[in-house]
Amino acid sequence: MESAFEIIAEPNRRAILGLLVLSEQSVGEIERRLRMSQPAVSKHLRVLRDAGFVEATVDAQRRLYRLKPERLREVDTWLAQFRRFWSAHVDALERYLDRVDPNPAKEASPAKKQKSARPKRRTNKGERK
Amino acid sequence: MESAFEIIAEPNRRAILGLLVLSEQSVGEIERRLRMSQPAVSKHLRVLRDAGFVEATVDAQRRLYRLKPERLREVDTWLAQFRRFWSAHVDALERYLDRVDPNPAKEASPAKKQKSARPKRRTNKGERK
DNA sequence: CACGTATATACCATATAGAGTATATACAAA
DNA sequence: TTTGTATATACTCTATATGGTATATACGTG
Repeated sequence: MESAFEIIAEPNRRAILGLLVLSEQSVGEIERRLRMSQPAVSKHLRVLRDAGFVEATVDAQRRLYRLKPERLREVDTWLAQFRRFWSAHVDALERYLDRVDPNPAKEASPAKKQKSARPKRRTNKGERK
Repeated sequence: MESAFEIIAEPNRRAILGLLVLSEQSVGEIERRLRMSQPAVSKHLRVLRDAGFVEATVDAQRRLYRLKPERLREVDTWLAQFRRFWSAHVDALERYLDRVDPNPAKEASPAKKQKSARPKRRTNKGERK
């Protein structure tokens, strides 16, 4: 309930977020498009709202829900530490990683704002304890 | 149990993955570093292994677990559709997004020197709400 | 062989999430 | 006001995940 990860663990909630990425939606629209019961939609939206993934505005009897990306960024941030594992090819993605995990012993890049220092990137081969 | 999202919803499992990102670890090492009971570690590793997040090799009585990144990429892929929401700053990240989800929404950036021949995307078509 | 270490697993108890059904609340239209 | 629409919530039931304890299995060492 707390962590962003638990929130998005539920498939219906991911589906709702996937809908809201397109545009804001009313409860009824979500209900129809995802073929879920109305209470189910409301309950998931409640969870998402409490967790800060979405926000709602009132339009007569409707509530229009829209995305709030902050919590999803948390997931993205956690994921960053693993990206090195699939970024063998050097390109824009790698430079993105450099922002999160700085070790630019590279050549010319305009030297963006660096933050904390983390261990050098490396490939872990066999090492004995 | 199935989806990558449910697997990483568990905090201890995320901690284990966070350990394994550094280097491979034995069960005992994980147990000590994360201060978890041995059965708990074994059970989480079982889940992670069945789900394809880790793999193990045998070293006498030890089992050395190491990361397998594929399933985490799934999460990363799902997340891609939301990145536009927090990629207000235009840089390498944006170009990464262009590859995954082509419809950037911001205006000009100094257009750093391009490297590999990539199906260059126009980044000048603001249509996001 | 007996013993200690390393890991896996079976069993049990508990907590909690999600679905369904029914109902409450709010607004609009007639 | 009555009626219909849109959404939220209370209540109940059920399934499942997780942790603990105890034990099984496998290997190495003396």
